[in-house]
Amino acid sequence: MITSKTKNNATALRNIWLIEDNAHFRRTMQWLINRAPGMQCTHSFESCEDALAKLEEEELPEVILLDINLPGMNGIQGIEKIKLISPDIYIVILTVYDDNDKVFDALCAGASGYLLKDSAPEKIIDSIEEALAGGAPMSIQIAHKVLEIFSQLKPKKSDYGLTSREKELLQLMTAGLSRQQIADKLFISFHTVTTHLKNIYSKLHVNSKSGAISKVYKENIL
Amino acid sequence: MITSKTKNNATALRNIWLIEDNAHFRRTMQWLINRAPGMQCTHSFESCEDALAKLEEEELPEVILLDINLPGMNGIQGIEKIKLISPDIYIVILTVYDDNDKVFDALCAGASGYLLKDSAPEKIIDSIEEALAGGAPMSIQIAHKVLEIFSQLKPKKSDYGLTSREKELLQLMTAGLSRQQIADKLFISFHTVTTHLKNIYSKLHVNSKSGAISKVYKENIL
DNA sequence: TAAAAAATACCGTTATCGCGGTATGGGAAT
DNA sequence: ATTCCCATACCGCGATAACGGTATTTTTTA
Repeated sequence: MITSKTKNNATALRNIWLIEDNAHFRRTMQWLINRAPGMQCTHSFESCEDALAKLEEEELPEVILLDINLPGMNGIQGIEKIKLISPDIYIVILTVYDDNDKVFDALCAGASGYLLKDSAPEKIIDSIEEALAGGAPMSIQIAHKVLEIFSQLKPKKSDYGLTSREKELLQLMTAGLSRQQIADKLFISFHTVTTHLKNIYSKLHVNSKSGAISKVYKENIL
Repeated sequence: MITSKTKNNATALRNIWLIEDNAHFRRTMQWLINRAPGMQCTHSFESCEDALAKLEEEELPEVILLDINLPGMNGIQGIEKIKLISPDIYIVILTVYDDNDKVFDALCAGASGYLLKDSAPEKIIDSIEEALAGGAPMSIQIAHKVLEIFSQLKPKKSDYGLTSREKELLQLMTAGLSRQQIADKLFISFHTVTTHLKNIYSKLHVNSKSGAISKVYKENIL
């Protein structure tokens, strides 16, 4: 600790790591980061495996810039491994791939950001800072894809003509309550619950609690 | 068209609308936008209803800044209505609410961005530009929530130590089959199915088919 | 205001489920 | 080799669910 303090004047330099198999791009990025005020690229690696080995033995970086197409383990798998060792590291993807699946998988796996390699150098530096601040830096094309993913996420509400009361019953059903429990909760008779369920089943074209609950989840009813 | 060109010199002023019920905040925002180079706030409204009426009759804005808590129709519902009339308008939410549900619902409904009202004025103007460029401007807290939503989206496969046979049974269960039907399908005895279900319930800590199915979907088992 | 729809309530029969057991053969782990 | 786990099978009891009715009240809509 003391040595690092004496080595350079800044006490608050943020550690950035780089995982990138293209040697030229790696060196360019390293130079770029070290040139940026307040940050330093302490290590760079050609593969996730190398980086993971280093992670176990020494002080951790705050941000890792991570390529996707790598020899051995790919970047997406890498995210999971890294997060397993140290969940607090911010991982920003830096790649040429902009297809929906990669974006989706990377963000699901725990990436904090997703940049394309054609980003302007300042944009990359800004993005590291944004990641450090807890944000989600993304290239504009990627941000657009994220919006697309969201709008695909919640499609129809095919509610099969269920009344609001019936939906209420359904909700309690999915919580695992029995008819009697539902009746108690809603202050109605057991028989009323039975009748409602009958109607619900007929509207959903199922003939059991299990069928109804499955349908609710599969088709996003409620 | 001609009049608008003669009225002001700039031919490429971007039209921004504002839907916001707080009169003071509305005026401040309007002033802020009109002061920004390249954009003008041509209309502002207190409710979605008012804005929707105007949308039908005259030239469209490129971006709408939209509050969520509004008299009458709320902002989320408003998004859907607006997109129905003109899907190309970029809608940026500007609100004080930062809960997961609102963020999720807004983005699913088609919002292009989500800002908190405590954002710096320059950040708001930048965000409008980012929206116009096809991006997804968000306050840093919101970006963080988006990441959270993603990581919840495809999380664990906490399989509770289910055996592969048990998973098979579970799958058939979620299709709504009864014990006898499952038995027939798998060419095993009714009693065997019963035993499996017993074990599944105990592993999942539930005590009914309904509970098991709900758990399967909620926690992404299978 | 009349008609329609939704929510409420009840009954009886039969089927299915949940839970307490016990038990056995086969395979994997140690 | 022996223990442990998995998949298999069986039993009985009481609870719950499903299905077929009928019917009243409240709310909504035409």
